[in-house]
Amino acid sequence: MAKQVVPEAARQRRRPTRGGTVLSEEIIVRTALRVLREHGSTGLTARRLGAALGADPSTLYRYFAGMDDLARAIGDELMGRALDSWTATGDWRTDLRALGRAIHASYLAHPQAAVLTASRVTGRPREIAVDEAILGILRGAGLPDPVAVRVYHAFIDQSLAFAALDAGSLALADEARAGDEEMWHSTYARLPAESHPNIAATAHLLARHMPHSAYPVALEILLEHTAAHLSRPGA
Amino acid sequence: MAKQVVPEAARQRRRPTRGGTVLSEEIIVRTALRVLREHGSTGLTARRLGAALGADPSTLYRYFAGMDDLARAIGDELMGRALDSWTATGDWRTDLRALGRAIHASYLAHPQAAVLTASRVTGRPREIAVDEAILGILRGAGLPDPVAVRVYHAFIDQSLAFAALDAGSLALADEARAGDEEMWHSTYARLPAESHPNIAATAHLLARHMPHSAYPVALEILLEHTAAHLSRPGA
DNA sequence: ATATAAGGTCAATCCCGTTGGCATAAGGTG
DNA sequence: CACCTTATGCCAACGGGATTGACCTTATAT
Repeated sequence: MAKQVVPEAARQRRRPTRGGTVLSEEIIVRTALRVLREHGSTGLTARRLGAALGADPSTLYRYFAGMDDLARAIGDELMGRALDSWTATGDWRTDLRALGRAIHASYLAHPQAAVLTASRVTGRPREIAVDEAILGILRGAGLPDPVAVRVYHAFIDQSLAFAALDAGSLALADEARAGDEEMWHSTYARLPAESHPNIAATAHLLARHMPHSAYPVALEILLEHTAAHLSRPGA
Repeated sequence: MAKQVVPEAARQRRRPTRGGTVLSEEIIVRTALRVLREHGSTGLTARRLGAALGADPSTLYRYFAGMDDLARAIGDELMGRALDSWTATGDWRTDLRALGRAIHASYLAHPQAAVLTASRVTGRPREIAVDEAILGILRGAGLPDPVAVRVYHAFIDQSLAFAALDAGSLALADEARAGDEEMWHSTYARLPAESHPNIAATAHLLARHMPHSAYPVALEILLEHTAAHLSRPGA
């Protein structure tokens, strides 16, 4: 078995699996994303992924230290895709908004994968690249380092946290077909006005708003806050 | 086995388990919190919980439809504790700040449980009570319903999302003892300035800030935004 | 050509959630 | 107080999970 995983860069002898495919971290991660989409966020198992690759499950342990390590690689892939889909314009506000949306969108494009990975910091290369980009935007805009770090922290955590939450409800809707949208009509809309006057009074608005992500709103609020800091350099 | 779970209120014939304990939803949830704390977020298993209760694992299915249902009950318990620890003063800003912190703190008090539950909406009674309270604060402050709903949405999602994220790193630190704080020193502080100039320049600030939650900052930004809406009623 | 060992496979281990069948005692009824 | 019903506990078993140790095979370096 795998006493230690050989790093991707050092790999030399690639041998085809019984199924004929030649493995690589990239192929495994891509296949894992497909399996996740097809079988849901809890449906990624070593056996199933092995089958999808035409390989023995234990082969995965030649590439990743365990399913946990694989999950981190999947998260990094999503982060990388976000960064790839993003281009800088030089205007900090435009760039930060675009990057935030790219991250959020990249995770929501694979909700089942996002549920698995979005709430953990991976420390992998592409995540680090995103961190570098964010800090670059903020410092380039002229924010003093302490403020830049504070905003960076709120920005990245907010983006990841919302991605995880929103992916959760998306994945749930896909998997269980239940659709929480239903719940805002079924459960919340039926609460009696005596016990829950405020929910009752706003039930129609809730049903309209809750199925959508609050991330865009939170992002704009953060951008506004940042702009305020730039207009009064002393703060 | 359990064809259907008997609702807690309708329970009559309580029989002691082989271990002598008399079960109830409350006892099970409380024990589950203890097991989670002791064995980590993935350490809550039917067998282990059964052992902790002095009961057969299958007995749990007389109380909950499955481990998933149990997880939702645990989440609702945390939400209930948040609400219990909170008292309204009548000042919207004070009250909303306190409630947000109470929710965040309640989840972080049980990080392993929070990881399991914070990223899902349960639709259970105590969660609904919190929703009602938030809407009450905002509407009581004089916000028009559409704005109140928008702020409510951002507030509750932000609180839960950060709770999940922050609990993740807390639980990780507890479980693996790795301490991500370490990572901000070990991984990030060693990046060469040529490839990652912005991280390198702010490494000391990052190491100081990143181990703490960004939730308080994000909460204040949201409160500020809300206050702005109240001072110009037309917006 | 040959030797080395990377990287594949196989089989086994232990744990998981969940369920069907069964036993028993709690509580209602006379 | 005795009896009946059935809620609620226990047992045993099933299929599937991650992971690992031993083994085999073939790609590459010499």
